[in-house]
Amino acid sequence: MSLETELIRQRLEKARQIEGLGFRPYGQRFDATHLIPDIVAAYSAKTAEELDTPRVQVKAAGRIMTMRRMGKAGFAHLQQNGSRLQIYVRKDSIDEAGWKLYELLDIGDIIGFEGYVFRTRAGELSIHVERIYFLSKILLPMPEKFHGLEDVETRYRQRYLDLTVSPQSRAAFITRAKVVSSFRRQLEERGFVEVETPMMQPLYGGAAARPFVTHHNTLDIDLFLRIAPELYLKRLVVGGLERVYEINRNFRNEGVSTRHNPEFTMLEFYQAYADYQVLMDFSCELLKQVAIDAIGTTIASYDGHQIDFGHIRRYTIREAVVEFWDGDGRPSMDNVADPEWLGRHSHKPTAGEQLLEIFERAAEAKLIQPTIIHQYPVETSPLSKNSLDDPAFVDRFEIYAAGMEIGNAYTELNDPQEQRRRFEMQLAMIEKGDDEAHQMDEDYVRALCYGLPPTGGEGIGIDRVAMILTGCTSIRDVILFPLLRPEGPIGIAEQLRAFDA
RNA sequence: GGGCCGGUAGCUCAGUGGUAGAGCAUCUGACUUUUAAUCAGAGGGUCGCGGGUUCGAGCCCCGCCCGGCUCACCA
Repeated sequence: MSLETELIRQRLEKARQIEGLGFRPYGQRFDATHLIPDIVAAYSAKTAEELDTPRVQVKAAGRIMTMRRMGKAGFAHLQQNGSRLQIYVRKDSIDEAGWKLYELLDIGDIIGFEGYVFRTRAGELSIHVERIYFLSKILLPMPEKFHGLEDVETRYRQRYLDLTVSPQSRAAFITRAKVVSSFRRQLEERGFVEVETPMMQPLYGGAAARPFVTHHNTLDIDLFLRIAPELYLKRLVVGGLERVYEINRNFRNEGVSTRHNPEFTMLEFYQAYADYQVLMDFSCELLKQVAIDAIGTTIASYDGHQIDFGHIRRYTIREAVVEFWDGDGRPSMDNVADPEWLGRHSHKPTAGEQLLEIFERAAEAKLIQPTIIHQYPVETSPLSKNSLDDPAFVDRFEIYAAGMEIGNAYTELNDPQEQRRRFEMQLAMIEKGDDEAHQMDEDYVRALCYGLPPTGGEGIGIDRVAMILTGCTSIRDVILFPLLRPEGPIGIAEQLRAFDA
């Protein structure tokens, strides 16, 4: 018999014995008077004398993380909501069934307890237990108490274990949740309405990416998982929802890396009567406050850098190429506006695509501190409004931090005739083999024909903001269940079946 | 998809061709303020999978699976 099977056998036997003592191995509702983190917060500063007069009674629950048995007494650390509290159980302080139950406990079991708060000889805040409740039996062994779970693959596949034993992992996901709620609260305060638009779309659009395809059986149609919600959100602005936002998943059928997961979370928001200049200022406020709400400061520690969201610098894309150029041949501002120079430094077909590629190569990785890059070429921005002073460019900006794009915003193109031309320009790119160029979306053009007010729109990559604020250099560390290949047979059902009387 | 690295007990890891190991965890015993508790003993392994070389393979060679990093693509 393998060790794992033997452990399951032992623990099922213990569960049977626990039942024999009058407890349920998978218990019932438990009405606690306290949460462990609240006990720790309330009494950590109290002296032993203060805790004795008068004694404080508590009833709480948690998972057993460590146990030290010493014959007729013992200690254990219980964990709840990421916080640990020691309990002290002695034979002459609880009834006989309770003591026998204590003797049957395993690390990982979930129990409830009642008792009084005290401080041990060594000074640790603890609970002197007077009654134990049994709430849930662990059958498989917990990871090692000291090193925890080091294997990244197991951490991703069995996130429940990672969350149980890795405080830093738990903290990252709590911080991520604060990021989301901060964005949501700030938008709500400014009158934005949260909406949900289709994730299964007959036509995909709003970004340049390859989609996932799925099929609806009874309608017998192929559908695409959305690569962006953009075109639906702007339809809503046409409909008079002047400030809308959506925080939800996008799906892009492309490479997986430390910065890319096939499904990722995007915030998109649209504000009627605004433009990209308004959004630049708004973005700075939003990100600054998100940092404060999530980590209590505007400065995030990331991969050896101190990234400060308190100030976001701004460059045009041409300025950025000049500013961040490394090594010989640094161009002048005239060079980066010169089609001949651009053509010599990139093999993309148009001057605009060349400029963007040169920017990505020369500058993107160097944009560690939060930076707004604005004035994008029209060819690479099929949904953005032309700049008044140069129709080859659009009123668009992207936000970079930690060398990654974290946001993208523009004044929305609201002229249906121009939008039609842009779609046709994209179709021509598809003809030339660009499989990420935009499709024609006639219903969207029709919506514009009813009048989209001048509007500013923006998308912010939630996962990437979460990465920076949590200091995680892999996107998988801020996604609870990142996409992995299936792991193959697990075999737990068969093991359990063997013990099912 | 390319390159590099990894997969040995439930967990964390040693093991450079000659009898598969340690710590934690588990089991038995001792121990009524311990805290990586301590002490004594015990059990636990298709060494990711499949081939090959060899008298002999965890170790060398080939293929495959899974993962990490990185490049490409992308947000």
